[in-house]
Amino acid sequence: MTNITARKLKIVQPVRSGQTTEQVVARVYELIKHQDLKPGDRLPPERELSKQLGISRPSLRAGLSALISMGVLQSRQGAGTFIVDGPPALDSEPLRLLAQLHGFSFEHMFETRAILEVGAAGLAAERATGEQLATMSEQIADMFASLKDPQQFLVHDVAFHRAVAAASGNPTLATLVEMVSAILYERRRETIERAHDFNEALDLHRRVYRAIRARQPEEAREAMREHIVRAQRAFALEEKQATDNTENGDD
Amino acid sequence: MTNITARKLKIVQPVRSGQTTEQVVARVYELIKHQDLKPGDRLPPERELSKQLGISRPSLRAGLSALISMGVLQSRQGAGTFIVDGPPALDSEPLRLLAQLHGFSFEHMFETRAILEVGAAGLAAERATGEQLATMSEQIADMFASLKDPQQFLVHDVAFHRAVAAASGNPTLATLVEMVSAILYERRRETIERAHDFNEALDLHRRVYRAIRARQPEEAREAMREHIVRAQRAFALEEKQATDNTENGDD
DNA sequence: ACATAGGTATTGGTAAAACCATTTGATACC
DNA sequence: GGTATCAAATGGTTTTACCAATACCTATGT
Repeated sequence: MTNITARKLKIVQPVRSGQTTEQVVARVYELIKHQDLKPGDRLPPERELSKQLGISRPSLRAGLSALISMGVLQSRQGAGTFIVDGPPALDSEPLRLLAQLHGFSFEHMFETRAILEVGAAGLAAERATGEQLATMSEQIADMFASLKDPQQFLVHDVAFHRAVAAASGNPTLATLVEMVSAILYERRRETIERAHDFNEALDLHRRVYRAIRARQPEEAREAMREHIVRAQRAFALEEKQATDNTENGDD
Repeated sequence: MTNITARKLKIVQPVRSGQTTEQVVARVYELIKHQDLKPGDRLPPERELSKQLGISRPSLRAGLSALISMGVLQSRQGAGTFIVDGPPALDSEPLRLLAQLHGFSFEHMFETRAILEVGAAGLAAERATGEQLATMSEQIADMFASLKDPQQFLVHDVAFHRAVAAASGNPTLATLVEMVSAILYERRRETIERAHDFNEALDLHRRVYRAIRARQPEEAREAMREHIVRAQRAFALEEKQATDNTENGDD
């Protein structure tokens, strides 16, 4: 029966690769789990830690390297290795690579971003604190002041969306929003110079903000949905212009 | 008074400006970007690749280790290192660690999962192919057959949700769904034995399926929302029982 | 007494060589 | 022709050594 090939049995359980790497990750995980380590704390020196785990230093470093690439650890030569401090964040590099590898389209990413941020906006309308509302408002004010400076406008645009995500009160959601947005943001920086008018985007930002402040989840969701749909269109237009006149990017 | 003169005479080959790990990741990224590497392809042997990049093998391996932990590469001793084949997937380990580190609650994860899967259900109702519908239906049938076997029921439960995510036609979204669900799934496996009745869950699954098949996005979204809310309640209940009688897990 | 400069120990970063374990494939034997 | 065995290829791990940056301590001068 050769038609077995139709169903690929990709069950890969005996992946011995990373046996020690796994061990390192598991060990650090245990340390964190038992509250022996908190954000900002320093890990034992590599030479000592490798002894504790009974593995060589290069092997230990392979594991630490993986954790660093996950964004969980951070090393400073001469100082030590630390648990990353600051707001929780996932590195977007893995998603970027995966997208590149499988040819994810930007349309799909925008769609995903819309789902995440629409949800975040709805939750923010229910939970946003006064301080979070103030942060959003400030970013909108800064957008007003940056109408003539695309790059600067984009900075405050991203900051506003970050504030909304944070105001959702859901760190898991906020983390995913950040991860997806980071990829689109980097791309957008290259094309935003071709945008002509930010007034529409600004208006929609204000509409989102007003809805959140008024504690109207549905309106906040609808405004955010509208905003991202239009942002996607603007992005697609800029991309098209970039294709049309590859060299003529100054006007 | 330049006290640095004595020490620095031996510098012949200044290290590339950045970290070597970054360099490796960037290099592989370039290979993928230029389509020199596709899923399933094999990378050059480590000894050769380290020469090409002008770095030592341990340093190269640190970078590869990072890529493996990202889920982009996979190594098989004696065979080689390959670009991961199969459906796109992000390792959920980073999110798990981040959640543990910052104390993300399961409530928040369920909330995030709800946002993602409700969105996916809506899209699936618009785009699901016949084959994808068939897969969902099969999983529901298997759930019927597994009403007396919690672990088996859970397997088909997860498979159903995976099918819905795939039917959204959005690989980015499907990847995030997988990542979040994987964490909740592992936890659920430990507690599901305490569940008493799967009929309600099964009914809601069928309702989701019927809505998708009938091409009714709003109904699909509502059904999925309802389902996940109830699943969260069931999960919370099982967790509570686990706390009440810690040892009495056999009945 | 205090502040600052410099040196030293600590610690992460990189490298090289050697050996082990597994896989693959070729070859020899049945 | 099939099967078993061995060898080469390749990832996995360890040991050792040295480089580089940081932190801390000490000495010196004001």
